[in-house]
Amino acid sequence: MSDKRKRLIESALELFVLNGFQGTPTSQVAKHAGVATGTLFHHFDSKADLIQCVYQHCVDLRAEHSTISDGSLTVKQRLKDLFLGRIAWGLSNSAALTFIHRFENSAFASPDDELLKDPNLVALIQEGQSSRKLRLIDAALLQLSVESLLDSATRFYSRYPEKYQDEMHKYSSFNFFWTALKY
Amino acid sequence: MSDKRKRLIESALELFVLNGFQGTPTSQVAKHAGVATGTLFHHFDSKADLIQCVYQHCVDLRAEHSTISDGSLTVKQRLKDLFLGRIAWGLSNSAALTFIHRFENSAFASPDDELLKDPNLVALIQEGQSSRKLRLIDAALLQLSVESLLDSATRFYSRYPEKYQDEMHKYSSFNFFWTALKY
Amino acid sequence: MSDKRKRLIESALELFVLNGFQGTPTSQVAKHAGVATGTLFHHFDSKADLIQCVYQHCVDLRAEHSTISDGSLTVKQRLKDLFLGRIAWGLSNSAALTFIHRFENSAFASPDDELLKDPNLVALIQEGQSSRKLRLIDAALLQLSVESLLDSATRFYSRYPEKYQDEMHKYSSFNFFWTALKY
Amino acid sequence: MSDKRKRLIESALELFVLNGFQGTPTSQVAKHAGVATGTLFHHFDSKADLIQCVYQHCVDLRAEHSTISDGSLTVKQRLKDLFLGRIAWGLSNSAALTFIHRFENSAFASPDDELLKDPNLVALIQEGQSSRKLRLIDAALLQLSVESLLDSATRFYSRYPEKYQDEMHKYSSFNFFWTALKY
DNA sequence: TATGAATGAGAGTTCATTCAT
DNA sequence: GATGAATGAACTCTCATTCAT
Repeated sequence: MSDKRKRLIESALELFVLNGFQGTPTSQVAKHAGVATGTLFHHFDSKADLIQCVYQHCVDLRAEHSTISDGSLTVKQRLKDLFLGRIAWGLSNSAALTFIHRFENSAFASPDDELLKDPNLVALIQEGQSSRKLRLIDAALLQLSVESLLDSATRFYSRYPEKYQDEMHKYSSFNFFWTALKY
Repeated sequence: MSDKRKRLIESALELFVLNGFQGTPTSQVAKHAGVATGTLFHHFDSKADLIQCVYQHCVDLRAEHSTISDGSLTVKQRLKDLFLGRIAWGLSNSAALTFIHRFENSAFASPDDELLKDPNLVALIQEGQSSRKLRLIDAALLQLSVESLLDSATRFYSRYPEKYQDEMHKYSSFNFFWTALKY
Repeated sequence: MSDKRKRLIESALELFVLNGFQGTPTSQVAKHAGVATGTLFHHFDSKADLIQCVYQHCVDLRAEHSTISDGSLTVKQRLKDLFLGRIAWGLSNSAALTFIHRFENSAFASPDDELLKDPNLVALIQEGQSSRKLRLIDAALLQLSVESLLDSATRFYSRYPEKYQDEMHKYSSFNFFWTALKY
Repeated sequence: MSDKRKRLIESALELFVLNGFQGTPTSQVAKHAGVATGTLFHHFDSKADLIQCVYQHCVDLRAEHSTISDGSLTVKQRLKDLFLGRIAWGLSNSAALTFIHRFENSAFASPDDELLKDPNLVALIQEGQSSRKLRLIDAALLQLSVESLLDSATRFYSRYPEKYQDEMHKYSSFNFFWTALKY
């Protein structure tokens, strides 16, 4: 990926989170990235395309940094790695996380964007249900619930970062998470 | 509240959900409500004010229709009423629900808007924890988690409305919800 | 027709003839007409619509000022009135005439614009052929030819305005025109 | 002439006729010709220069294919060859013909472009008038009229190509043309 | 000669907001 | 209170042209 394209995406992410989609003119994104206005449209079809690409970038980033640990571990251990990984990523990538939420709830998100859900997580849940380690409720509902509980925890620690230092607190949070899901 | 103001809010809700904030000019809202463009600005200071008022309207509506049943019932029963009430309201007010999500994740939402969280729910959780009916994890995390689990269930039944007819399915969903929270 | 709309059309006509369609920004038209840029788009959907309306305006103007004299005159006399009327109008409305030519040969002209041909002239030719005063060649070809001969004469006198003073010259020109058409 | 230059001119002709001057970016011309955007500007100084060159190309083409037959034939016969030749060329080169009209009526045409009128035709008319085969009206007016009648006939047969098959029809059309001009 | 990413001035158009009626 | 024509700053996007390779 060209250097200019990368800088444009990073500038867009920062500014969109700061001022919203409408509050951020493409000219400002270009200037912040140190390129000409025309260059932005050389790399992206439109502002909407830029927004979509920033979203893709954030989702890829998140997936990359919360890869589920190797399959030899127990389901519980893998969920714990995921739980802590997601929170850690959210804390050090709050802009990307905010962007994901903003985009997914905006008019820019099309139904197809469902596809961007983390496939590793989907597989883990399936495995957990098959092996009776996770509750046998409707799989789609379970997936939605897992995602939203991960989100809640991440939001929580984002808002109270001091509690993130407390290992007991995190242990207790994960315990709540696990108890909710386990068979 | 004047009739025109009401129609403006309802038109705004519908159009904002359909086309987003930026995708909906005030002129379109006015036309859809059957009033002149200038009239909108007699009732609202600005477009941002209109958006804020629509949000308030939606939150009020939701609170109104998910009043928690009287305090003599058990915590579990009241949570069940809330769980089913929220889902029912979400299914028949999907526009308002989408608007709430869209607004809360947009750049329009200020931190103060936390206050608009349902106070009845906050009180119920507090009571549940005090009387050891609900898990004793961090109260703020529990609130976030309850809200997000309610959202997950609502989103789920919005997407698969046919399952909403299945009483067993709903029972199982609530059971999952309750098991996650109970002491 | 509103005053601002009229001024916009007149400014557009003048500037489009002077600098062409691409050479004339809508902002310049608005400024020349003494209105805001937005006002132009309040009266016209787009630049293309403005161009179309200017064309309509010019065609109407030409038809208005070359109304064929009353039907009691001979076909020859009516054609003479038309011939001289068209030339006179062309000489004192050269901008409008240039605009008509420019538009009709541009990519803006759609096939439907054929309809804007002068209906009085069409009727006169038909009558002339029916009464065997005009040549009995293919009516469509005759119409095209009459139009183009009128154009030629107008272009000629526009380029050599001094000859327009010479009554003999005009007589001779009409004689050529008539001889070409008569039965 | 280099192969790329030739392809650029042909692409430009096709696209300018289809979408107009403003509707055709140079990048599109380059792509259609299968060359890089920069290459266009090695062969032409500017877009205006390209347009001018396409015009020159079309006028040359037309002159080439409507060479007036050898001087031993009568004026009438030579005019007939010209008349039929022009129509035939126009029918099989409608893009070039449309381009000529479009250019000559556009803001790109400078007065000097008069010079591009067919010199053979000018000479033929002069000879015809000298030898009293053609009407003795103002030579400039006669030239304009001949050109415009040739255009009318060409436009006519372009619009009704089926009539072009009818030899009687063509004979009658030429007869009309000749009667208009003859002494 | 050829390339095509980069440029940036400038275009058409939008739209929140005002205000005379 | 209601109207809707008018405003003009600001926006997204275009495209002729350049230049390092």
